[in-house]
Order: sequence, then structure tokens, then C-alpha cells
Amino acid sequence: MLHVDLDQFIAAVEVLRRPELAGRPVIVGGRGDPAERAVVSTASYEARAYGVGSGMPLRIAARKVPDAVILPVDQEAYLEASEKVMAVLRSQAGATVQVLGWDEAFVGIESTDPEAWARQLQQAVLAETRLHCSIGIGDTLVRAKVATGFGKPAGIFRLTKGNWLDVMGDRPTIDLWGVGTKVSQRLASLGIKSVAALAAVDPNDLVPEFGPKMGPWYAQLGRGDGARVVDDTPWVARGHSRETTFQHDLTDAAEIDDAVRELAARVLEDVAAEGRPVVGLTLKVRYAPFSTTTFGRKIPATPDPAVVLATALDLVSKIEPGRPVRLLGLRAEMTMPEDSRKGHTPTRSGW
DNA sequence: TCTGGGGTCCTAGGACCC
DNA sequence: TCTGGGGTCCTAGGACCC
Repeated sequence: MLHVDLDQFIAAVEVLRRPELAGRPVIVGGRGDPAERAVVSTASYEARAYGVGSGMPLRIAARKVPDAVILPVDQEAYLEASEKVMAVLRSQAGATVQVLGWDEAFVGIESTDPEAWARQLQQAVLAETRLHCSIGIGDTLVRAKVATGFGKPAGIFRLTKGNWLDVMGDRPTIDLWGVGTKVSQRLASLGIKSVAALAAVDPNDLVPEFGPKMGPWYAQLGRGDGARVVDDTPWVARGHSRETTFQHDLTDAAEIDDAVRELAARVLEDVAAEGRPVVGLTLKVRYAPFSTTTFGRKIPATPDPAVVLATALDLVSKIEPGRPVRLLGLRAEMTMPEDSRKGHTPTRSGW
């Protein structure tokens, strides 16, 4: 199968509608104001040359690139561009498309020459959307996904059982999709530092450290193994959430109450659009500077906004009075359709 | 340097039941 | 009087992804 990933997607969309920005360091993040608390969504390759990357505080990014063009996030524009790209993928004969995000998807195909197929697909995407993409080819989803990184920008790379360890074996485990800083550190503490070492471990030996599911799953990841089928089952959201980082920390109880009411209203908009009952709520609180906690409550399935709001406000009483609050988030969990297969998700389960 | 916003899934521990 | 073992549900917390 193929994994298709648009190159510097958000920055590329911005440049398309502002051609004068081509070749300049473009940084997209927050409301486009580097004085605010916000992070970089995407930086153009020109900006990345200065060491700017996704997730970096906007303030720092602006400091690194004095002549950067800093733009606010425009989700509607990216969603529109994304839908055009996905439509091109779906229009390919015999292709099964599994969308992973705005700018990437798996494409299941049968072909004796997948490189030629991929080149043709890149041309089609470019012709229809004026956007460049990189494509990974693999015999598992994990290998295709990892392969894409070696194709960037605008290239193609193939990873299979045959060359997986040659290419990935000496790399650190954090280079794997699904292994982050914490897990790579815990693996290192067990003496497992490279992908090759992880591939060689007995899956059961990781159970004491990571549990019965995650332990064997990490071992499988090290080998590049996993699902080989692209699943185009429509995705069904399990919940909706909204969160806000305050530019100035909140301590006043009335202000906190108001903020939660507003979050509840926004969450309820999304929930109402789905038309599915709410079965649980979670309030997330970040106390300044960075200590996060959550309070949750299951409720009998209800479509009633008043019940959801009342439950949310009830959870507010668990916030420590007087302690400065930097972020509030509210998540509503919804009932899943009776007959839905567990539904595809682009995360650990089933891979 | 100081960390957004929207998601998913897993784990651990306690409560409760049989 | 002091206690097993299994199962399920709930809450809180953690980790990762784009």
C-alpha cells in the first residue's frame, strides 16, 4: 500500500493564495501574533532551515527567523484543500483511501509497479491541486508510513520486510510512528535503544513495563509488522472537545465559570451536529505553569444541553480555588452507533 | 524556550457484585 | 472472624498522533 503525505501542507496552501510568499520563510500558528501564547502549526522549508518546526512556541520561532511571514491558522482553507486532495486519491481506479488527517492518507492498491503508480498519483495531485506530496510504499501500513519520511520532499520511497532493518535498524526507537519521548526513554532504560534491538526483543518481555497490549505492540512496531489492509470504513467520532489557553491565567471563580459555559456551548454545537446523545464529560484543567489534571463524570445518555451544561458546571467545583488556571478543556463523549464496527482509528488499536 | 487544539487508546486502582 | 477470586464499571492519568 501507499502512504501519501502533502509537503509542508499548511504553508503550501497559504503560498498558493499568496504567490508573493513563494520562497520566503512562512510560519503558520495561532492567531499569527508571536506575542501570544501559541505554537507553530507548520513552517515552510525556508523557515525550517532556521530550526523552526511544528509545536515550537510561536514566540521562539519568530525570534529565530527575523524576516518570517507569520500567518494565523485558517482551518476552513486547509479543510477545503484537503478535501480536494482526498477526492483525487479516491478518483484513482481501484484505490481504497483511509484518511489520517488533513494532509495524509493510506491508499490501498494492487500494482506490479507501485513506484510508477505513485509517480502518476503525485502528478495527478499536483495537476488538480497544485500541491506536492511525498509517497511511501510498504507491505504493511507501518512500513508505508515510515517510508514517506525518506521520500520527502516530493519523492517516493519503499520499505518492506526485506529492507526494513537495513534502513531502520540503527535508528533510535523514537523514529518509529507511535514511539515518543517517554516510551523511547523507558525502552532505553531496558537497554533497548535501536529499532534493531526492539525488533529482536521477545514481545512478552515488554509486558511488565508496558502492559499486556502496549508491550507486544511496541515489539511488533520494531519489526515494522502490523496490518496490511487499508480500511476505508467511515470514521465515527467518539467525542468532541474544546479547549482554551488563556493569555492571562485565571483565578477568579466567576471568570472560570464563564469560560466553562463558553466551552460547553461550543462543544454542544459539535454534539448537536452529530445528533448523538452524550454519555460522559471530562473537564481538563491546566494550573499554571504546566500541571494538568482531569475530572470526569459518566451520565445517563442524554441529548439535553441543559444536563450537559449542569454536569460541566458541577465538575468546575473540583477546581482548586485560588490556584491560577492557564487552560480549560471540555470533552463530551457520545454514544457510538449500535451497528458500527469499532470503526477505524489511525492509532494503536489493530495495527 | 516554554510549550495550541482536536483527537484516540491504554493502564492502574478502587468500588461493587457474585 | 477473616477472608478468595473473578468480573465489570468508573475515574484519573498518561502517551501519542496530526
